[in-house]
Amino acid sequence: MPLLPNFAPMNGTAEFRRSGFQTTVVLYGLALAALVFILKYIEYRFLIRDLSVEVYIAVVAVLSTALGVWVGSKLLRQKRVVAVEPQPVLNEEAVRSLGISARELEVLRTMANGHSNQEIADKLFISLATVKSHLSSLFGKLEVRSRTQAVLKAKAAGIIP
Amino acid sequence: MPLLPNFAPMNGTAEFRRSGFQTTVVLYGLALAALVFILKYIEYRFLIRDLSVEVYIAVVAVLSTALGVWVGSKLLRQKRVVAVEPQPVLNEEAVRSLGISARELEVLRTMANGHSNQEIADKLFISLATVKSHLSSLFGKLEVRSRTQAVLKAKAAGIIP
DNA sequence: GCGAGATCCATACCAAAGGATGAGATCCGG
DNA sequence: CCGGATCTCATCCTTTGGTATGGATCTCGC
Repeated sequence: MPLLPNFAPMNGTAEFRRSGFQTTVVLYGLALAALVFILKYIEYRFLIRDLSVEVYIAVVAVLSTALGVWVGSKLLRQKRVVAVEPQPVLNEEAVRSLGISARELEVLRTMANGHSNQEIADKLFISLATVKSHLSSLFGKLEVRSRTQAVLKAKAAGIIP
Repeated sequence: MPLLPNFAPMNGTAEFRRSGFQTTVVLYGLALAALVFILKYIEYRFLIRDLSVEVYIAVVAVLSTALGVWVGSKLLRQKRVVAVEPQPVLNEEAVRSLGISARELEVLRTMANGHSNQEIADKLFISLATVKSHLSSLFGKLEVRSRTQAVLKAKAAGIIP
């Protein structure tokens, strides 16, 4: 009875990315609260009666910008982690000309990072049999007989980084 | 899973990073000017007489944060380029530091060209058992558990072309 | 000379990879 | 709606890879 609903077919990292995103949002909220506190402190202590509103605005702008930089770096680091395994396609000409499908390409990329078939299966949420199936057709299309040769040829063709 | 500590060498990427940084700074200045313009526009048009200063502050904070996110992503993308582009001109020093012998290195190179153990044995005029023996100690020294990982790590360390 | 390391080889065992075949499910363009 | 492509999975089988253990030479430096 093969009726598994095929979760996360395109990448197994969705959960990780989401949790990282949520963490960042929480931290952003805390930082925002701290920022408000600092502003209020400044407001009632020093500036607001003596200096113009423009100065106050400037402080807000600078602090908010810094906060934004931090948030931006946080968010982008997520993408970087995700992008290590599955994403970039350098030479999709070769991929098309060889008739390599999207899923086969994912298996190829994961394998090229030194993972065993079982690890590939776990990462892509498929069975070991499916990994072997993809690799078999992949070896045929690449005209190789082992994973090491496949990685060499795929790199030479620009299919993988 | 981060298989290797890919140290980016300090070669031709420094210029690129600096020019990218300068571009970002210029764009940041332009964006800041635009931001000021927008704020002034809002100020003299709608809000400032009717709504409280807090609303104005909030607008500034939101816009500045968005700007900061953009700047942060810009700056961090530079780092990403540098990190993704390793050009190892290195090193035969690694061979010594890892204690890899001459014969092991020959087996490693042959294996890295996609040959099976039997093929390595034939090419080097030794028996299959010897190849396995060399590879076993090689895997130990490289701290890997498969030939694919070994090739990856050896290439990253620069001991393989 | 002697020990250490390197090279070579063997045997046995288990795990992993690869090949072959078949088949159900889904999707999509004609 | 059908057929082809894709993705999925299973099972059986053979080959290869990797580990462990042990032993035989050989060289080289102390």
